[in-house]
Amino acid sequence: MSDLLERLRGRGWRMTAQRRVVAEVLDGEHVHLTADEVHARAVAKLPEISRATVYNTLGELVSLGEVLEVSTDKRAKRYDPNAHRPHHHLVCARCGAIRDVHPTGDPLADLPDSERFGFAVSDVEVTYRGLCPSCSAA
Amino acid sequence: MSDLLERLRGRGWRMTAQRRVVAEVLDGEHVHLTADEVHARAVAKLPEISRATVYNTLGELVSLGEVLEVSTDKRAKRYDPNAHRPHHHLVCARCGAIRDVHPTGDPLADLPDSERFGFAVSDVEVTYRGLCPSCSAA
DNA sequence: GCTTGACTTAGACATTGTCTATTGTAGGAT
DNA sequence: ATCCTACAATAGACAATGTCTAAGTCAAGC
Repeated sequence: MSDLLERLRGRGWRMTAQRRVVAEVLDGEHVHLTADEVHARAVAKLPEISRATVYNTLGELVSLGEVLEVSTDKRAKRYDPNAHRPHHHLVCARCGAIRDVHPTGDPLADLPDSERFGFAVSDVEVTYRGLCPSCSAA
Repeated sequence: MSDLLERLRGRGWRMTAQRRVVAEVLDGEHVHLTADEVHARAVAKLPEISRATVYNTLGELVSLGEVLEVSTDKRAKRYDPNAHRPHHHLVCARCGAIRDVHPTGDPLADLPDSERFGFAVSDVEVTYRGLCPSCSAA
């Protein structure tokens, strides 16, 4: 994760204790924390960090493309630090558990056992993102 | 849409003015309203309908599989009445506009022009939904 | 070690969604 | 046709998540 800090410094980020802590919290595979969970873990390391700073920092990391925002059907957005490795998500419809998956080939085909983590998959949803004609004109 | 009302009656739904209004609002192609928008349009037709009823009715329609919940990265969930025709979504990253698309073949390939609605697509996201091992055991 | 503008803070505010106690009513029973 | 009753709707409090502002703080360049 220190390479992340390096990259951020290279982009002109002022390196503060708060930002370091948020970056540390967002480390690992299959990490998909809500903003509140990030805040709770950050507070454990740096008690005076505020909610606003966590939201700001997460938003900045997302704009820089270092972290992905994941919208499952749960209420809160989740933040996925694994932005540099393209992958998809496997979500439990009941408890909301999330795993990263890296299927090859047609994503609409069944997930291979090795990527299924024991889930019973019932549905696949594809979202294309981009700019609509009027927004790309502006 | 009246076939929807028939189906609901067949499932033992008590047919109230409020439910009829919500069903009417959710009609058409490329309809992806937030709960609040549904409420606003419902109020135009039936001024005394309450927010709670709209939320309840939407939730029931989703459980029955008549309406899909769509989580784009916008704040509020959106409701898509086109549940019986499998399709995916094209979302504008800036203004949040949503279109339904029906690509054939590999969804990771480029969308054909006929399905692109003039969007500049920059990203594809795939979400698999199902039950995790502990939830399917229970 | 100063200075300065970017960063952080606390907490009010806004938005979205849920719950409860009460009142109303659809539709079957009579 | 009218009455009953369980299901549905209502208002509004509450909860969860996210945004904004005004004032104080500090990293980094000089």
